[in-house]
Amino acid sequence: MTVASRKQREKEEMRTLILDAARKIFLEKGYFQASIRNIAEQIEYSPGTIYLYFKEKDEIFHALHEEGFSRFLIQMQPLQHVAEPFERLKAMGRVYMEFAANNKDFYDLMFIMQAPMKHEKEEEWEMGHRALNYLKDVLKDCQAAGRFVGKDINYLSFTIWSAMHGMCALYCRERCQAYHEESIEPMDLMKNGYKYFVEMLEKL
Amino acid sequence: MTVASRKQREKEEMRTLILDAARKIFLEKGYFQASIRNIAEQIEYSPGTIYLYFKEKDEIFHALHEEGFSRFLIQMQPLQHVAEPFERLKAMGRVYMEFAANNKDFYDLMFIMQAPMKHEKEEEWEMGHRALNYLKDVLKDCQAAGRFVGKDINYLSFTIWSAMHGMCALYCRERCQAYHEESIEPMDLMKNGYKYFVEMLEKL
DNA sequence: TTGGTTCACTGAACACTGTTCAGTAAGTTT
DNA sequence: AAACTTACTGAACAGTGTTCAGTGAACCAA
Repeated sequence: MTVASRKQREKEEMRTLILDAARKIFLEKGYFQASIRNIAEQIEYSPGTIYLYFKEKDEIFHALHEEGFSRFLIQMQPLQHVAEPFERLKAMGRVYMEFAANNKDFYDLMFIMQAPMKHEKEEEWEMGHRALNYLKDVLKDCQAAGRFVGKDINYLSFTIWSAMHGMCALYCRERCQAYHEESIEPMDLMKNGYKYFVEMLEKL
Repeated sequence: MTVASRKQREKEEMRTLILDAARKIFLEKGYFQASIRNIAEQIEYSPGTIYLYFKEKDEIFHALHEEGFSRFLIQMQPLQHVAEPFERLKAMGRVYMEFAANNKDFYDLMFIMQAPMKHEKEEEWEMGHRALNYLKDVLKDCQAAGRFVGKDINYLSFTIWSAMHGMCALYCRERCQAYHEESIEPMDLMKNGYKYFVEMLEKL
């Protein structure tokens, strides 16, 4: 147990301490309302300290971005055991929407907010790519089973992702209010919107 | 030409002067990067002056929000002359996506950004409702022509709006980059994503 | 044990933000 | 000419992200 290794461990502990606080504050107030000073106060350190562990606010954002995708992929994992490809695709859609509904702020962070894109570093998209490939693979399996024949996987995956994202984004950013006059609950919109989309997919 | 009426006119001129500057700065830098001081500087007035015409930054945002919807509806207007309802629906989809592609920042303002929702005043949603009703009406016409029979207009409109919004939102917030590795251009994704969606609609 | 070095941390400072408000100066009315 | 009204200013307040000289404790070699 060298000193160096302890230092290393302490450094990592501090990083996660900051990240835990940041997650709390970010998901409580949203990216722009949350301040470095809020996070520092939460862990009872000075604002400057945070900059010893993260280059800038964006980098904290990015770490949470990654965490979101990791959580997302974990929820998708069990679906690999659904044998029938189209059933798997439908299950993925359900899980996608449930993830957005239950982790509104993570979803926002991952798929809507602009902040993390500034980096424009390809490596940081790894998790996102993995998620997208997950979808493409299922679509390929569907094609192997005789569905979506002759369709381009890239374009088809975009169509499907978009349909899912559209519902989740309207939900997360409160645009479901547009149906408030008809007293339709956002969750009803999501459920039935998805139902109709699946019907469409079935017929494609 | 009373003094009062001139004053009134000057007041309105000043409001539009501010709005013109605000539109420029907002669409250049985005809502959060744009500052009142930027806008004030642009029109060569002091920051305080802006608060004589708008209660807060959000109110300026809201005015632009309205303008966006007004532009949007103007582009939709000519489509009322497309006789066949389903053709009209398809044309609307095209115009919707073109609007998003050509007015990225207005689209962002109208359908993605969170800021304006804080108001939560129903009246301010009027334009949005009008746009949504426009869609619902076309869907009703489609039903009258034998399409989408037995489908709930509210849910169906949500499914369709979501699919359109999904593509536009992913486009506006640079998530089309996810297809960068396959060197697929965002606009190709939009075009072909829409094509597939229309195919699905045709079969529903 | 002493002295020197490294290291985590602090908090004041900088340049920015939205918003307010006492003060000014010009325009209008009496 | 005096009084009133109005539009505008810009300093001030409390907040923001970020930097950096300075502090003090932990470490390590002599």
